Amino acid sequence: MKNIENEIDGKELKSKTEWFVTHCRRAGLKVTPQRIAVYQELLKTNEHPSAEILYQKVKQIFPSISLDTVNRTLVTLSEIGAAFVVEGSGDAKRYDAGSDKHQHFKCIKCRRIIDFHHKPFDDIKIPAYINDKFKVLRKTVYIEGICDLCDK
Amino acid sequence: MKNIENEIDGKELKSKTEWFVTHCRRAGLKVTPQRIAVYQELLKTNEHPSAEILYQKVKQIFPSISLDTVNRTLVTLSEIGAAFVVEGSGDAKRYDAGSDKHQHFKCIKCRRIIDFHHKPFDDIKIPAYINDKFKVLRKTVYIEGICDLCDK
DNA sequence: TTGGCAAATAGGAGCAGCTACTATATAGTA
DNA sequence: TACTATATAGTAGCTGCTCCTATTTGCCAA
Repeated sequence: MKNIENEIDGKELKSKTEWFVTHCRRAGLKVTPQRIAVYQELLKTNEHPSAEILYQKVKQIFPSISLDTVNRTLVTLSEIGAAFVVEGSGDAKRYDAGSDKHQHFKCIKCRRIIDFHHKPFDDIKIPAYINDKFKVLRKTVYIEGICDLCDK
Repeated sequence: MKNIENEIDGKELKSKTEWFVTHCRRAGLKVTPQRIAVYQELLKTNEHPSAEILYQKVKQIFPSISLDTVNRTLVTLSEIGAAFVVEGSGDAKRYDAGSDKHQHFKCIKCRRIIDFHHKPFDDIKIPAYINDKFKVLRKTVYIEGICDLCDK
């Protein structure tokens, strides 16, 4: 298996940035150069960077930016759906005995995790090249969005 | 949508505990009352508890247990597949612009996140009761297991 | 059953990463 | 251009996990 390609060309970077700017305005957020820089660095990489890594990159453009700003920006971006926290990273670990079949919906605003069970999701077929290379212990469908309580 | 039911009866608790005990022995792990208590508390709940929450519960049985033991136990359980981390990692958050279609495989040992792209996973149908109640922004298939480098 | 030892535990210290706070600066608007 | 609400930089503090050490305990062998 090879890594998927995610190199972004100038044209796509520009169009996504334009989408981002209008999306910010619509959400009542100010469009600051720091926000754009963080967003663009995130677009340019394929490696699920941490706030720290992004901070290092953005710092080359804005030497005075603080790590806190990067963190706050990332939280803001994930609240408007312009960025996502890769599942299973950050915050306190949450455990599960893993016995019962169920899937998770996670609200990106309140971070609530809501269980649901949709039978077809239990029988998802894993591609052979994954099974050949890795020992699969768990597979699940993971849905993110905004829950009923937050969407008002 | 109602929460799925996960209340466990005494008989099931007992049989799962027996499985756990033999599973520990096979893995060369000592069967300590603390381990059993943590595992059973995890079986009894439906709420994806954090280490802290489990610690509070187990403490009612073993007042002298330490949070560190609960944490270590959970790591151990997840290494033998008796528990799973459903959310969070305790490490730094990892971000993704969420634009390109891809799925993640996460190694539970080295925590590496490996991207892959399996076209059928892009077209997963979300059940209507999810779409009706929540605003879905992202859906993905998430696979966990042991990667080629760690499985030696 | 008992003794010995490797493994596990309790408790505390330490560390990483996120979050809250305050003064200053800046984007958006009239 | 001036005003105001929002964002930023810098720092301090908090949370949650991990490391360390001394002590205890499960498990095997005699």
